[in-house]
Amino acid sequence: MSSLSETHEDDTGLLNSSLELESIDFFVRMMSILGFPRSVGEIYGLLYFTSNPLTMEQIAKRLGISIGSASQGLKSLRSLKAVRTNYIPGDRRDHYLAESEFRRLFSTFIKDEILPHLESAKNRIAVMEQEMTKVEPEQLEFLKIRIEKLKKLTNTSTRLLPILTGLLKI
Amino acid sequence: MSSLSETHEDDTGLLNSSLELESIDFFVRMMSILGFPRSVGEIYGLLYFTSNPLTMEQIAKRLGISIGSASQGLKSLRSLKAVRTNYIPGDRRDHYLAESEFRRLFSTFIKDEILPHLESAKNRIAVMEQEMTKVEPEQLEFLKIRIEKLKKLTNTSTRLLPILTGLLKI
DNA sequence: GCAAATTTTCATTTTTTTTTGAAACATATG
DNA sequence: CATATGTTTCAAAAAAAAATGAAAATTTGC
Repeated sequence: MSSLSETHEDDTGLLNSSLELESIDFFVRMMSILGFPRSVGEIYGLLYFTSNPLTMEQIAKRLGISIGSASQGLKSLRSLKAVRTNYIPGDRRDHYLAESEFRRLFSTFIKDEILPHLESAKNRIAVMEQEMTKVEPEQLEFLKIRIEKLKKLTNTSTRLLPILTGLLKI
Repeated sequence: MSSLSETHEDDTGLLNSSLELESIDFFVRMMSILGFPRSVGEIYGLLYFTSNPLTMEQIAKRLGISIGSASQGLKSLRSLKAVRTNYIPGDRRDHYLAESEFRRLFSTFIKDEILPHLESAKNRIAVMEQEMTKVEPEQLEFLKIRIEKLKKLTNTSTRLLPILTGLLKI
């Protein structure tokens, strides 16, 4: 309960610089476009402008979120490869740093979050093609064309998306 | 209350063909990736495999959703240019058709939903650059690099996204 | 192998988003 | 211009998503 456990400089909690606040705001919005909850954006936004690694407890305190949220948020960010942990000798806690190469981040996102959807979409289109045959012949031509468009959409997306990340030189 | 109001074939409501069900499922998922509510995906999924235009009431009945949801959903789809209305002589109701050119759909989405975010992101970065100067000089180099990356990210995205839709030949 | 420190998990609570339904609004028609 | 028809709006209800907090699990040092 005393200040014994504070090994380093400022664990003061809350109150961030305005640069940090801007950054958090920025990434909360960006992450929410990608479908991630607020807390994930907050954590990444905090780490993005922090040069020395932070522990989970420090992150939670600074942002005023629960340790449970921090744990879950960091889990998402780890699986996105948007953060990595640094080993610090003589400290068993994990120390987190932002991964600042957006290319890698997006590439993981596309591989893990988008392409699997596209694959299952293709399966669903295959089912549609079978269902289609059970329909009045006069409708058939119309349905064929629409299904063809779905196929083109999923195929083009599958080819295009991975290329996209390659064009990001950051 | 009688069958008088039914002017056309089947207004039976609910119960769709399995092709329709597959289509609805497909677009509910796809639209939810783009951040649209379930009802929007349902409506588009229903219209996508329907060759003759449907009224709002028919759509709501078939999907088992309220007229309010249908109205709001169609409003979103209209502003996305994902549906259009057909004039049918002697009928004052709007009759809706799916717009099946995905290129146009995505182009509107990027223009209306993504690019504005990128613009306000650029403003926020400008604010960061000003805040940056108020920081200890030893941190400065680190911060400069990070801000530079944000700039590249937003600039590249602004250039790349519109090109992307051009590559969709559907 | 025990105890302390750290992290994860998950049932519950809180917050946010979506849907509903009814009233307000708009518009065409006799 | 009054009424019937069709559509939108929006407060309230319902559903879905996210955050909390405490218990469980894991890890490490002694």
